[in-house]
Amino acid sequence: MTLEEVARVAGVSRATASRVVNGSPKVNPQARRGVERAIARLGYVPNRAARSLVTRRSDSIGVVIREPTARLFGDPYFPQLLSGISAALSPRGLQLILLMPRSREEDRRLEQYLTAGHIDGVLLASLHGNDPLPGRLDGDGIPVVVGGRPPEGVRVSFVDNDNYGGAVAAVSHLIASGRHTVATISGPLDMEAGVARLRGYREALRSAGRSLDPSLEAEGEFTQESGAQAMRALLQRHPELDAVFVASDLMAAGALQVLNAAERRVPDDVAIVGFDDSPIALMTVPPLSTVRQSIEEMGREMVRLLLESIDERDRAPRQVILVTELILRGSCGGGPMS
Amino acid sequence: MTLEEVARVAGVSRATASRVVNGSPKVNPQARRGVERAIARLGYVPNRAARSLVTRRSDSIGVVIREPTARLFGDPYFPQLLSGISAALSPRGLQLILLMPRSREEDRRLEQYLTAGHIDGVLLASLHGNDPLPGRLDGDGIPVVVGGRPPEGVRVSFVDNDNYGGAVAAVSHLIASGRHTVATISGPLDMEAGVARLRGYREALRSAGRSLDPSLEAEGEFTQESGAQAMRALLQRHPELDAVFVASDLMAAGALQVLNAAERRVPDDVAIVGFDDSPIALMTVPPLSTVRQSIEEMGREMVRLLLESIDERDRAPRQVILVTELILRGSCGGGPMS
DNA sequence: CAAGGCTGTGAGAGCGCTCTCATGAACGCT
DNA sequence: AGCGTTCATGAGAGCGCTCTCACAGCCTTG
Repeated sequence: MTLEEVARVAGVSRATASRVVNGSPKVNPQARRGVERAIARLGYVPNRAARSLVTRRSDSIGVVIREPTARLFGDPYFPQLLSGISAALSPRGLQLILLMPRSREEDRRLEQYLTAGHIDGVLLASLHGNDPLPGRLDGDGIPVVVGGRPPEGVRVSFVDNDNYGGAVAAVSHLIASGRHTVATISGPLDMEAGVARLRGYREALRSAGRSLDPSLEAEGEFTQESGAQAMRALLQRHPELDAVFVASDLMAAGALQVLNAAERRVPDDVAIVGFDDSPIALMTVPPLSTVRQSIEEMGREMVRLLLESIDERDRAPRQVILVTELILRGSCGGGPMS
Repeated sequence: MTLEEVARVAGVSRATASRVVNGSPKVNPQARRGVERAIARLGYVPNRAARSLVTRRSDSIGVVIREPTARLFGDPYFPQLLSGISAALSPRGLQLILLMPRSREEDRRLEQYLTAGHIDGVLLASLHGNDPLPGRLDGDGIPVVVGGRPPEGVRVSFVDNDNYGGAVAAVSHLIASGRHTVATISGPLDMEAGVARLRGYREALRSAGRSLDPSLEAEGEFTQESGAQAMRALLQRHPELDAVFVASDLMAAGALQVLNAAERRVPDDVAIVGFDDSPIALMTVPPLSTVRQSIEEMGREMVRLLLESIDERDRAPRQVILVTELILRGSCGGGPMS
């Protein structure tokens, strides 16, 4: 089934048929109808490869997920993100090419692949530390949007949640509800999300006139096990603590188990607030108070920015910060207990 | 950067350069080296579209995920599956195109897309009921592999876990450890995985000489909330039950909450065994005994079968059944309690 | 030494599409 | 009536690649 045949059936030239397919306005309505009928009758679908070859666009965008497996599996973050991305891509007829490099070697091949022009743009999620990828892609003139924050000094578009604001809200709530010793389990400090939530924690304490105590801060890795470990450390250093702000629900689930094992009642003895509002938050006993962020929304927004920078090549990088919302449940007192 | 330039730099014809790129054996070692050097120097990467146009292969395979969002997010099933698929695809240089249709309309477009030859093969995951898609794709001569089971009567390759065997093992264990009234929360009965696990439950009871009681069976939908609901129903119908086999960990988490709320101690009053060995199983208190299956392995195996049927067009459909393993933890007594 | 067989190579066609450019028809204007 | 202008259309080039085919050079064989 080629355009040629469609054109023949419709009694027009290939060029006119092409114009109809691509929605050019300069086509006689009658000719247009003829071509449309032929397309429908023959079940014609354009050959992407041929089109790509001449337009130099691939109509597909790459989604790169750089994350060790542990987090990838424990947390519904990625399915949600992919779902949002897919939803935004699909009405535009763009393909979602999923890339999950799992070794140095694959990383190398990934970069080569992305810069070879097989792809119109790239979405990057969950960057760590000083990942050189966004900078390099941008340098090669490939449209990039980062979910979360790009490394310092790299000026590319990104979409992020208001991690800082969410953390401030959570910790302020703990303070306002009368807790005296508020600890935190932070995310990995090589990730912007980890750092921002920790900054929010500190700011909330500071603005409430509390003094900061570094020994009340423990770093986790966004995994359940690391949350449990951090909780054990905090409990040992500060047996008197009566509240913890945990930078992810998954880590909070780990912390909750440790508190349970240590026979601290939640929320009576220790209040706990997580972050993400992932389904996990409803799975714990008691259910977790948490900071809600919409990861699907983030995915959609990333696509929007990417399409903009594909269409308008040298526009300045943009950034979108999505609001977060404190959700109160049983784990910090006051909310429903199941 | 085109093959033409590479050829010129290496002092050979485009044809020879192409032979080197594609690993044809009939090339003089010296010419080969020259071309390879030129490729390295120029950073040449073949243009996929041009290649596709002539070979009539796209070197990409579609992964279709047909699942309502609830399950998609609660459960690490899909990230694991994608990870396995991606791992198996990447050394072959094949693209993973992710497709998540979310409406009738998108479903229609999906089918058109898949049959238009944009894709060398299709992987289908998580089919429900009598999904016509696998049969139709197969009818159109498109290589297909299903994760789980294809609908009855559709003869396509598939990879499945030994759902039946796993269920038998789990329930047999509950019986052997002295439980008297063993109930089950099954998966949705429009999915083969749901049905097979229920059959396993029944078979284990039967072969232990127990009688079957339909009121000990409640159907869930593989979501946490449906598990909780089913547990409530079971508890009402059979307050005396002392064991439950739940067809997924996520549902088991829901059931556990209900047991908790009903003040039944687990495992003392009620033993519970889940299915999947998802990270959720370690998140509950006590941790869940469960039936382990390797979803990543399933993904890899699906790719293997798909590549086989792409390479050898009219081979008979194949099936692979992956073994499952009973993992004992705190929730059914005997295992570790945390 | 001729005949035949390999082997490595290059010329060239052609995959299905888009897009530029030329053309001719229809129109409004002086 | 003659002119420029607009508009719809078709011819044809060319995107970068693979693959068939022909052929030159060499080796084997009787």
